[in-house]
Parts: sequence; structure tokens; C-alpha cells
Amino acid sequence: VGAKRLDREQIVDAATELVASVGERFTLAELGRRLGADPTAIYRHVRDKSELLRAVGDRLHAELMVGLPRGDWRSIVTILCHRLRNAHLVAPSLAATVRSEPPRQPGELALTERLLSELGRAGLDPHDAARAYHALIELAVGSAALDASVAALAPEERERTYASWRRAYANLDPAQYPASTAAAAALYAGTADDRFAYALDRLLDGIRPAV
Amino acid sequence: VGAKRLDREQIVDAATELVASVGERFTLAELGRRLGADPTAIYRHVRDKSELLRAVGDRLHAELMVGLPRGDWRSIVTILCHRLRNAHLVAPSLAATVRSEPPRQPGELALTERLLSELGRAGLDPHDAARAYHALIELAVGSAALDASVAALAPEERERTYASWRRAYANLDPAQYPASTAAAAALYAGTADDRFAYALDRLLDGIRPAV
DNA sequence: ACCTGAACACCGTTCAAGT
DNA sequence: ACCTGAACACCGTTCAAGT
Repeated sequence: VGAKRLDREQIVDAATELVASVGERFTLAELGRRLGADPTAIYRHVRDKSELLRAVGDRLHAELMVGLPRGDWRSIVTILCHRLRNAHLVAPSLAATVRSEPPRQPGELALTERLLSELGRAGLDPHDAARAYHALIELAVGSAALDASVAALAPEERERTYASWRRAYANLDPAQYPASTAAAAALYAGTADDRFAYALDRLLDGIRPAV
Repeated sequence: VGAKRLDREQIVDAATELVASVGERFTLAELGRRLGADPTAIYRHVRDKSELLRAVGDRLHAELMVGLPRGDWRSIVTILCHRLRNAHLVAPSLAATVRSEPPRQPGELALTERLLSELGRAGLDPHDAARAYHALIELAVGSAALDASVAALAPEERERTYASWRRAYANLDPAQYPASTAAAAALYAGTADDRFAYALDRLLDGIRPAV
């Protein structure tokens, strides 16, 4: 029987690709199939599924840093946060996995360093920069966790979903829900990315130090 | 054999209690055990696990509204967001479940209505109120999803975890990571709730309409 | 040294058989 | 009408047996 030769890097490569294509439904059985090897062979090179997902997460974080244009602090931070959100959007379970371990991985460290240094450029001292950094991460990664289930739908079905939610608000009793019915057309309007862009802008407005 | 009489309300009650005590590790087998009935009997009264979790989520949302003090729009919104985050902190999987369905449940609707009406009090028109509403939800629920794994630890172990993360940043090479080492003492400082409070304050600063 | 394959524990869910 | 219990599919993980 042709026993496949596996190595850790090849496994993480394939896992990254698989996560990108199936997101939450990532499974070791499927990974084994793609590698052309028995699923249990993976355990030779990786302690368990969560260690593997952490390695995938780090690879995704490292990718966020490539091809970053020049610009002022706010535009760099904005780009990084949008990229971060998109990365977590395909695999929200990564967030939990990544965040339950010390931040020792190069990709994540590079992202943190860049964000902190841009916030320093903005005029924040290290203490405020750290707090602003946490605020940005919470919003970007958190927003991804929230939107992931709808993001996984096909575009048309996604829009249908949002439309039905808007309709649900519009059809409420205006006497009991005056604010909701008044805002119905604007609730879940546009794309989730639009809504995130607005939230991030408001947060950055609040973060900017008093001049 | 004494066949237990179950009804939907009793099941949702028990499920709510179980989610509160075991969080993510909620299981139908355990719920059946607590009800003193066969786990599969639950399927008589509830379509599947996700419908059950949605009912639990709505109950938690309804609870957020009780005993709300009087106050200006910002303090009410702040309290509601903190409560929302705490509710999702014990069961982050609820967020995904709740958000994949139209917002038709009374508890969630009441929360939305109150937040929108407070944002109206703040001077936002319905369109901006809707966008601000989404921003607040993303931050509050998202932050919970992010912090949930560490929040599940015992307090001492949680603090040990954060301390080890701070140490990891402090021990980086200052030449390669100048901003991270400078901010090391402030990264993951205090409690996750402190960090959320800061993030929420900055977002509310940004949301407040220009006067 | 590394892979295979049987096996196990766990979990959501279905369905025929009971009362 | 409602519950029980056997059964199934799926998934992460372990471990003895292969080469």
C-alpha cells in the first residue's frame, strides 16, 4: 500500500485551503481525503484539531499584512480591520481558537505590532493605543462572528434574508414598536460590510485623541 | 414505566438554566437527564436543537430589559450593551443561532426597540439610529464571542492567562516589535469587561451626533 | 519512523415499538 | 397522544498492528 509521506507544512497548507472553501464545516475526515491519506495520520504531525486551526489562523493573519499601501494612520488601520474581518468571516471558529492561546504566532504578532504603531502615529500613548487596539479587534473579529452565518449564504439568498428581516420590522405594530417601524427600511440595509464600515468609522472617530 | 409529561415551556426553562450553567457544553443528552426524560422526547416539542437555542436566546434577551433604571440615553444604552454582552458571554453559540433567523421574537424585538428609541432621544434620525444600532450590537455581541473562551475559565486561571499574554508581549524583541513591547503592560490589562467598557465609550463618542 | 484501520466516546436526530 | 429505546450518521481521537 502506498503510504503517503506527510509533513506539517503540507498539512497546514491543505487545511488553510479547506477552511477557505468550506469554512465552519472543516473536518479532519475531509482533510484526510484531500491529502490522500488516512485522517488519523494527521495526528502524527499535529497535536489536535485546535492546534491545526491555530496554525491556519496564523497563516491567515500573516496574509493580511501583504501589499499594504502607504497612507495615513486611519486609512491603514481601516484596511487592516476590514481584512481582519474578512479573514474571520470565512471561519469564525478560528477566532475562538486563536483567542484561547497566548499570542505567540508571527502572523498575529505582526498585525498587532502594525496596528499599535499606527495608533502611536495617531498620537495615542502606549496605554491608550493598547486599549484602542483591543477595541478595534473586538469590533472587527466580533462583527465577523456575528455575520458569518449569513455571509455563508449565496449572495441572492443573503439579500433575500436581509430583505425578509427588514420586512419583519416594517410589519410590526407601530404603536408598540414606533422606533423599529420608523427605522425598518434602514435596518439590515446594504451589505454587512457597509454596516461594519460605518461602525468602524464611528469607533475611529471616538478613538481619535482630542487635539 | 412512568412516562414523564413534558411541555415546551418546561423544556425551554430547563434549557435556559442548563445553558446558564454549562454554556457552550449544552447537550440534549444532559437536558434530557435534567428533565428526567429520554433525550429524544424533546423532539416532540421542539423541531431541533437550534430552535431550542433560539427560544433560550429570546428568554435571555427579554431578561435584559427588566429593572432598567431611568437615565439619559447614553447611560441606558451603556447598561443594555453591557447586559447584552454578559448574556452572550455565557453562550456565544447563541449569537450565531439567533442571528441566522429573522428577528421575530419578543425579547429581541423589545431590546431593539429600546435601543433605537434611546438613539432617537440622542438626536439621531431613524437612518443613523439604525446604523448606530448595528454598530452597538456588533461590538457587544462580537466582543462576547471573542472573550467567551477565556471568560469560561475560573477567575484565578483567567488572570493567569492574561498575565502570561502580557508577558509574551513584554518578552518580544524591542527592535522588531517596538510598539508591542512599549504597550505590553497595557495589553490585556484589567478585565475583559474593562476593555469592553472602553471600546463602548469610544464608539458612543463617535456616534454622538455633531451638535 | 510513519501510516493504516479498527475501535471508542460523544452527539444530534430518526423511527418503529410501546403505553 | 406522547414517551422509550434501538439505531444511525458524523466527528474527534486513541492505539495496536502493519511496513
